[in-house]
Amino acid sequence: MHTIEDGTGRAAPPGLRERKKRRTRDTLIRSALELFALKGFDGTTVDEISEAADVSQRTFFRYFANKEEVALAVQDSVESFFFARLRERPAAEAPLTALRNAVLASWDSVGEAIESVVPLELHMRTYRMIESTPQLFAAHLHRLARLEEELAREIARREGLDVRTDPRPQVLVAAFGGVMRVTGKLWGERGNAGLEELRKITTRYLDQLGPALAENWRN
Amino acid sequence: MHTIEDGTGRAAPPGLRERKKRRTRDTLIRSALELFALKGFDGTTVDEISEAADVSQRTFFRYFANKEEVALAVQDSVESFFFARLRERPAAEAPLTALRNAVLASWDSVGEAIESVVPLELHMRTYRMIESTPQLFAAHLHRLARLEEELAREIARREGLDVRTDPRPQVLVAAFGGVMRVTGKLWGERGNAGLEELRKITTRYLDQLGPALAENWRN
DNA sequence: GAGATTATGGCAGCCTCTGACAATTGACCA
DNA sequence: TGGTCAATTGTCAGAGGCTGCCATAATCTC
Repeated sequence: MHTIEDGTGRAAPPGLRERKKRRTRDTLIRSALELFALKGFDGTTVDEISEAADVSQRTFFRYFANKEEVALAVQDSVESFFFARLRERPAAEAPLTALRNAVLASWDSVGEAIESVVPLELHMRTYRMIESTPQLFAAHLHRLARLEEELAREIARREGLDVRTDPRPQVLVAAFGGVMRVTGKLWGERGNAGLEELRKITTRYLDQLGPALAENWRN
Repeated sequence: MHTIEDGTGRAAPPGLRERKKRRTRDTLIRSALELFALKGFDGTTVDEISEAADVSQRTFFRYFANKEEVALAVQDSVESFFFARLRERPAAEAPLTALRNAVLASWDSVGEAIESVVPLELHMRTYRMIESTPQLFAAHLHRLARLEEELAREIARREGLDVRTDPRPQVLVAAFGGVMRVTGKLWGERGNAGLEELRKITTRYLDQLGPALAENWRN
């Protein structure tokens, strides 16, 4: 959201103050993720992160509302990135198709966007940590829920519907989001699979959405 | 899970010690929910809850791992209750039908089960608080995610499938769970709607699952 | 009733997070 | 260039969540 260019492409002239802030923020993220990878989320204190980034603890909390937030910062950017891809889908595409294409499209280029903040490998380790740390996983789900609200609004906008009266956008997004969570979880369990692997799992599981809702599975 | 009889109907002979523990636990829950309703979740300290229940703070943390847990205790029971209803569905029912009937069935009788611990009205207030308190909502979503894993296993068992090879149980449950979250949210926003209202929203939204996945919405 | 278990209370202490105030630093203009 | 204003940071104090440890008190078992 803050540190990853989402592809909108508009460049603003950043003053020294802005650049410094961004640098501090990125340093905090990097320091945190490295420490987390080394000693785990609970095993790392905010004091340690602050010290590694060479700022006071108080400053840490001015950049991140809580310890979870720094752990989810990159993931958060990834989700904004995906959302930006959705907006780019042509209006002619059906809702579910647009969602599907947006995920696949985002994985084509999100890798480099991540690298601009932390090494991809470190982010993947972090992702696995999120899935396996209850407190982080809970916060992650919460963010996804908020993302889904945005998605529903965007789908409704595309189709010219009112989210308050037509349930379909929310229902579609809920189903879609559910599948994405399952695939994310599977991917995380896969240990060290790459983005191609993730792509495979996703298409496979999305393809099962129709069949899964069918009345009779025993055919 | 602990305080609500889930309908399995097995009666064990509880000694004085067990009864006392259960009473303490229930008192803690009631005290907590009342204070939460009065002063909000963040505005209530564990010390206050403990004092209201007439135990030490240390004892509180022996009953609940953290402050969130006591807020979600009743909701947790409700979910176990639903799960028990799912197990009772006849094997002939198709997966989605079984899930749907299980929710509806659980709402027929969960009211009394709740009343055995706290007034229904208080629980509904608590539910709304959960939806509107970020920290609680996150924890709630986490619990739902774990419930969905159980549901997927149960569906797979019913259909004689292996969750590891067939994606359908997980996909179905993910979609179903997503819709349930949306309905729960809507119900919470509805202010003071009763269980009948919840039932209506649920059937309405579940019915939209098929249409929402359709390729073209403009028919 | 004596001894073994188990629940509770009290306390010290770590960690997360916040408010308040002072000091520093960058932005901007005469 | 220097001076003013606004934003950023550090320091400090303190509340609140949560845990380990040990002593005490309450049940359970025989």
